[in-house]
Parts: sequence; C-alpha cells; structure tokens
Amino acid sequence: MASKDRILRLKEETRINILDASLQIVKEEGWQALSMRKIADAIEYTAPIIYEYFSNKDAIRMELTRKGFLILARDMRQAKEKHRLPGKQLEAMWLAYWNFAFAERELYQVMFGVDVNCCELCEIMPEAEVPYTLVSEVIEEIMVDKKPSEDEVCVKYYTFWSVIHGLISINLVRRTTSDEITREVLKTAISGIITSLTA
Amino acid sequence: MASKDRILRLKEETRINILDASLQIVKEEGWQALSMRKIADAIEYTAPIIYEYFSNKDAIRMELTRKGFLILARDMRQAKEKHRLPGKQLEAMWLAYWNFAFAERELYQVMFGVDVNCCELCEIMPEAEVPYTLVSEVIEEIMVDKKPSEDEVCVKYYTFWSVIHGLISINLVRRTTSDEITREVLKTAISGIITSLTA
DNA sequence: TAAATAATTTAACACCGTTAAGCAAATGTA
DNA sequence: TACATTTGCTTAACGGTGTTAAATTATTTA
Repeated sequence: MASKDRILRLKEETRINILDASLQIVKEEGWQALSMRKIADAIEYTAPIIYEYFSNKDAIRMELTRKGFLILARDMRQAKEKHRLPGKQLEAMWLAYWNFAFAERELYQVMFGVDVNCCELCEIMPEAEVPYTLVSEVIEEIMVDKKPSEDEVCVKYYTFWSVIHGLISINLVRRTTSDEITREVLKTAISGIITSLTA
Repeated sequence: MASKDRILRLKEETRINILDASLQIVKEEGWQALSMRKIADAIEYTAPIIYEYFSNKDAIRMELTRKGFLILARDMRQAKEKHRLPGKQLEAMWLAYWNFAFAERELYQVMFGVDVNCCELCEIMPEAEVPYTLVSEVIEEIMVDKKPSEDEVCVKYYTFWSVIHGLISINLVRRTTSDEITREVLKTAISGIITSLTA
C-alpha cells in the first residue's frame, strides 16, 4: 500500500516542521521563550501532538544541537578542503568556526552553553568594569615603551580574557579534560601573551 | 524611636537571607531550579514577601551577579597587591580570576553566561567530536617533526578552542566591543598559536 | 480601648511541561 | 454495507512557575 509511504512522509514532514518552528521561535525570541504550546501554535496543532515526535522538550533541544554540529562539521570540512598548507587549513577552519558561531548564534548557544543575558551589563553595573580597569593598568605599564593606544591595550586585554574565559567555559561545561592539560594550557597561554606584550 | 532602627535592621537581615538562600539553592540544584516559592520556603515566609525586597526574580539574579563582581574585584586586587613586577601582577590577577571561576562557579555562570548543560555531550552525540578530529589531524601534520604525544596535540587544540570560544562568548554576550578590535584579536591569536606549533 | 497602619498570607491569573482520557474520522474486516 | 478497530487529534487535568490583588492577622498609634 503506497498510502503508508505517503503517511510516513507526512509524519517526517511534521517532524521537520516542529524543528523548523522551534528554531524560528528561538531566533525570534530566544531559547527561554521556546515552549511546547508555542511550537504547537506554529505548526497548527495542539501541544500533546509534539510528544508523538519527540519524547520531551529536551529532545527537541538536543536535535537542534545535533543539527548545529552537523552544519559546523560541514563548514569546517569545506574550509579545510579549500587549502593544502596545514597552516592555511587551520586558519580557514577556525575562521569557519567563527563565522558559524555568528551566522547560527542560537545553535552555537545551545551547542556550547553560551547564555545571552543582558548586553548592557557594564552600563547598569559599574562593578563589572573593575577587572578591565585593574588589568589594563598593568598592561599599559608593561607596554609603556610602546606608548600603546587605548585600542591596542583593549586588544591585549581581550586576548587575555578570551583564552581564560574560553578555558573556563569549556571546563565548566564539560569536565572530561584532565586538570593537568588545562593547567598547562593556562600557563603557556598567559606567559605567551605576557611576553608578546613587550615583543 | 530606636525600634525603627531595629525593624530596619531586621528588614536588611531578611534581604540578606533571601540572597543567601538563593545562592544556596543555586549551589545545590543549579540556576534552573531557583524559584520564588523555594526561596520563600528557605527563609520561612511565603513567596509574595520576597517582592517587598526585590522587584522580581531577575533582580535577585542581578544582585548575585553584582556580588560576584565584587568578590572577583577584591580577589584580583589582592592578587595584584602581592607583587611589584607588572608581569607577575598580570599572572597573579588572571590566576585569581581562574580560581574565582571555580571557587564560585555559580556566580561565574551568571556573570558571564556560561550555561552548564550536559557533561557527556560527546558520548551521546558523536557529531560533537568532528571539529576536534578535523583540527587535531592538521595540528599533528604541522607538528610532525616533533612527534607530539596525543596529550600535546590536545593541549594545542584546547589553546585554539579556548581563545576562539572565549572571544565568541564575549561577543555573543556583550556587543559593545568593536568588530575591528575583535577581528584583530582573532587574527593575531590564531597566527600566534600556529607559529607556536612549530617553534 | 478603638482606629490606623503594617506585616503576612491566601487566592488567583496566566503561563509552563507533561500525561490521561475522550472523541471523531479513517481503516480493516465480515 | 455494517460493525469493530485502529489512528489522529483535542480537551482536560496535574503540578509546577512568576507575579499581583485581596483578605487577614498583628502591631502600632491616638
């Protein structure tokens, strides 16, 4: 009976519709606004229907996470294939990674746990600026012979902050990596950046 | 009337109790488990009372964020004061930052939006390993003369990932920094790590 | 002691994720 | 064709959430 096939195709279609609707809601209103009833509204069904396709809300989140990793893998692979020199390959792959993060920021968020709360944190909370002040003072002191501009100091600060915040994020989210390796990365990264300040 | 003072002191006390109870709940069950009724239970009141002290749940979250920044600023300042050489100061400050993140991980989470979801992501989702595979292949190729161990390759991978993930997180959470500066950090960081592979 | 004010709770609203029961249409069977 | 069964879908419900308004109790003031 070919009608079975048609029905299976329709089922697959609404499954995709659920995922598409979910991603659209997230893109428009953020992850915290994603609700089963809202998804149901978008696909013109009622909420319990969704449980015929996904065991729960988390399964939808997971499926979108998987989708993110598939896109990221494809982008990085394509970037790699465009070059032959390993150095160029690395550069291209990380640039692809970077571009993916901003082209699909909602997917990146759920893949790596970046929670976007308030953008103007520093404005409404002056305390948030103290670390920057403390560190950039010292950076300026080290670079005093170079007479760096404010932007240059800022670049150095963000280089520091990025590697440390990145390492921390990774270690907070997944506890697989050994502490030894992490400490090694932290130490070499910090001393590397410090020497680069005067170089 | 001194009784006014006493009442004011009591009010201040329950305000602190609310914050303490909130932080304790978050430490025990995570941010997603924090609810007004649970806080009320902990301080032995009913939920609406909390609105006499905080305008809503987000205000509590914000106050804990501020608390986090105050502790971080204190720790970094103390670390700085322990040294005179700027290089040592930087190292000590970033180490203090690092230690704070793990000593007060819940505060760090809410301060910088690190969402801890599932730790065993790679195990239940093989797709999540593709970026690592792609990149470490190339790293090994570049470092072929050094015959690096798996751990050494891993360190290099995490160095890359940390700085890029950190930069992305920062840019996703706060859009203040100029794109130019960010691109500069990204480019210098990547090329710096690449040259360090063969050095 | 009576009135006024403050402190606290109860009740309610609208939403959430999720499950169970019910209904109606399509299908299989005789 | 008539009946039984399965399927697709909805309604109703449970226990939870943040939040607000009304009711109640306790405290202070006159």
